[in-house]
Amino acid sequence: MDLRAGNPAGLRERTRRAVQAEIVATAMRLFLERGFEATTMEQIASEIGMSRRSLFRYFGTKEDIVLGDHAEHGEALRAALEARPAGETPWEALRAALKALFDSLPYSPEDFLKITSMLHASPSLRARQLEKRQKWTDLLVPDIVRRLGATTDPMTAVRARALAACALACSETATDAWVRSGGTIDMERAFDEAVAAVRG
Amino acid sequence: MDLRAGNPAGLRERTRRAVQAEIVATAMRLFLERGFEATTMEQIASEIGMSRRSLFRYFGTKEDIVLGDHAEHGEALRAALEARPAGETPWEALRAALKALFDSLPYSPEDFLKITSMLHASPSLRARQLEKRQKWTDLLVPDIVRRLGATTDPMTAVRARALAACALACSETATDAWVRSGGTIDMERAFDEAVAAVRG
DNA sequence: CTGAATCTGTCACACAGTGCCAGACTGGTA
DNA sequence: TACCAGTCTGGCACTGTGTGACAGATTCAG
Repeated sequence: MDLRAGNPAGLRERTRRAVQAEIVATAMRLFLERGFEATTMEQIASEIGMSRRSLFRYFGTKEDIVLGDHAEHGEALRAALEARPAGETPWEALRAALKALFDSLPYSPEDFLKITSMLHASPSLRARQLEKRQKWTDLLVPDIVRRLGATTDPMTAVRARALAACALACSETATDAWVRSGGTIDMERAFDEAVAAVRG
Repeated sequence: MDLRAGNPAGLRERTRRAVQAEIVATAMRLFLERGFEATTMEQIASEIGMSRRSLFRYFGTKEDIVLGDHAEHGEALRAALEARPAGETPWEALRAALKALFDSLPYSPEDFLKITSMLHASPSLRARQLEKRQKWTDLLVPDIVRRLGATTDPMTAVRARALAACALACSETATDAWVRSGGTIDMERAFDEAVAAVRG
């Protein structure tokens, strides 16, 4: 039943990952060349040498080719937050978790700048990204509730959710400023400025 | 050139508004009956007695039928913020502006609950809403910059943007909690709890 | 009445996304 | 080796959103 039995790390899974990686590489190249909207799934498929139908079996939507990692990043952020010592305040822990996430990203600053700019240029892409980021909030809430002390106060969930949402909003603001500046400003300092303004 | 000349308030414009209102009324009824995704533009058009093509001339996208007012609400929020006395802190002014916006909404609590629930149920609708709300942030930034004191510090824009984004995030959190509770909790108190948690 | 601008429906089209089906490939088993 | 079951793949047909082009009807100004 389990096809991975006897296979080193699962052959099927590995080939699937390889194909996925090739799709992302090819699609990203086309997106950056012609723009996200102007590139069709048909073009991506034929460029790789596979059918449109099979392409949709690897990525359910066109946006997922760009944002596919996003769900995993959310999980990584949650794990990073959970790994922070219990003594830290929510803001301290969230800051450290966000920093850990950014440091773990495999993109070079140039690529990150290009991708983020593309995200700003395409409305549908931006919309999907915001939607996925919304889900990050849900992932972070349980740990923040724990840090706030699990009281019976029904407002604890509201407080935790607000903290998660605002931390992500500050992160987004800092990233945004970084992109607008062409990658020249210090993103970490921008984040601290954002938090200071909100708490001020 | 100006067709409104000699016309009481512009006839063309008035009939257009009337048709728009009928479209919204009919579409909303169908959306609430069958769900947003399950209702097609074709069905809405034939229900009203117009062609699908003309329907698209009134609303560029299906989402706009639900979220069309959203852009106007953003402008109303900006105006409300600008109308607040200069002595108020950004948080005070933002809170008052948001309250003014909510009080001005024409929906009954029941309708508001239904619409908001629909927004939560449909991913594409939610994505578009988040995108439009993002634009609200841009509208609010100039006034907040003014309140922070227009220094030459380039980080002022970051601080202002963070404040706007977090205020909207707290509003969203409060609304969300209100919807989850089925409209029983006090939204205003939830907002204050959210802000208190963030400013910690 | 006449001309110009606007509104309307119809047709055609591009593209995302999905269900179905038949053939090819893969790995394990008799 | 031959067989069998699970999976992958491409092709086809279809739905639904959104857009461009065109022709006829309506409306308003002179």
